[in-house]
Amino acid sequence: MNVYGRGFFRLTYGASICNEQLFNLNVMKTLQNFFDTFGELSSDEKFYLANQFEETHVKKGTPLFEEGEVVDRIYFIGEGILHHFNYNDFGERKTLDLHDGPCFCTDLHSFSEGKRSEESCVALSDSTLYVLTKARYNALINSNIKWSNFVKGIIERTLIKMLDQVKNTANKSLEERYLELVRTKPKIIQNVSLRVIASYLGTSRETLHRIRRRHLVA
Amino acid sequence: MNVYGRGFFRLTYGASICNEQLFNLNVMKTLQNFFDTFGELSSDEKFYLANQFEETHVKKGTPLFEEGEVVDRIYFIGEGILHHFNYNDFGERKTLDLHDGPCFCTDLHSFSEGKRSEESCVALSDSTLYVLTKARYNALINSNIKWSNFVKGIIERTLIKMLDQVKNTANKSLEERYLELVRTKPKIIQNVSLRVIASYLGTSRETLHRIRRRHLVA
DNA sequence: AAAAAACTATGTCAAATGACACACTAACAA
DNA sequence: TTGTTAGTGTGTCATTTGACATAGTTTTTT
Repeated sequence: MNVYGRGFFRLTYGASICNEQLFNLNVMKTLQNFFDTFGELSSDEKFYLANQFEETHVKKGTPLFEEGEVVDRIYFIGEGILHHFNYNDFGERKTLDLHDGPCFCTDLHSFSEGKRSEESCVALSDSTLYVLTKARYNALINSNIKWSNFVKGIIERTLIKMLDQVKNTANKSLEERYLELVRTKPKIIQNVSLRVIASYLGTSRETLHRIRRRHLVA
Repeated sequence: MNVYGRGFFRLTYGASICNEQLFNLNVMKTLQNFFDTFGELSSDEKFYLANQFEETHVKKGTPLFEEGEVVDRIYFIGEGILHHFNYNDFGERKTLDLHDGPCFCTDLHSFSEGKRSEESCVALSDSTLYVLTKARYNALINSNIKWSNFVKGIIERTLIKMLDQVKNTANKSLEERYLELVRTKPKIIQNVSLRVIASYLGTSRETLHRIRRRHLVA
């Protein structure tokens, strides 16, 4: 049994795809809107790109990938929250990220270099995901310089976001970061347990509880 | 004084024409060796790519870029240590990274989106740098799918390194991370002041001093 | 060489934190 | 419904940390 306890089942591919037409429309809505934030693609191009992904719906508790596995796919989270974590040398579960859609999610190290992952990822809410396989990804970036640069742009933006997060951690106190989370990611506060949020912020559940209490009184 | 500060000089093509051969050989040594770690380029390609960069030598204390400036270049550090930092809301200087060549260094947010930088970067030792301008960078990634994917690979690897660093911080104690630094980056330990290393590790100079003392006795 | 500036070592002390402990609550499976 | 498991709220206590203060050292500037 996995760490999330009973009632958790593995994602089966294809189970959710019943209507090709509807599928394309759904993919259009979330994925294509996201592509728009890069402001470079025509309608046809966005449509083509979105159709490289396969839509799937998963229930809370479903693992997307697990330690030991080679992650050969990229997830785009349309809607939902994913818990990305690993275990340290003392067997403690440490949160690496809380993905709050719309955004991408994978173990890049495993995906890019074909290594076995040391990380796991589990849905913390019912989620709508779009899966891009490595085969399709490779075909895409090698087909055309436009796609190559588009993907480069996505990776670049992810890196910028990451650098920004590191800067934020360096510059702000735990309490400031918690309050910022409350302000900017209410979905995470509402759907994720205190101990996971604590581990995401790099502290203990007791300390986060103290911060929370301080702000309930005030 | 120019934006690079005192003691900084640019090696112009005019200046390098007097010894084109030697210049190319130098660029070859460090940059091309680095490209090899990606294992995808022919000799001619590596030579071509290396020559997109301009070599320059800076003295300890030279600023490479500063807060308020638009960073329109990427540095490749052949040899040397760079201090990448910013100031938080309390005016405290916080270290974002200590770059230990060979590696790339820029403010990606500023470079990529043309925004004014909130960060600064200063050489902590005499350094050999190779500068790639944004104009040349853009020309490169738009010229050929091979270059586009090559650059994508560099950004991707930088992101993987970053993710790894975040994972490391989440999973290890301050003391473990300090000892790892001693083991893996002796140049940083030897050349960087205690307070900057402390800020790089996210702690105070007093606490780092205590760790250091514990390990002198033992 | 002298003066100034930056840095390190170290002690004290108050505040923050994590480790435990335990009661209580919520979610869930049988 | 009932037992089990995960999770929260909260107190105590020992440890760690950061803030200050200060003396000594190193580096840089003049």
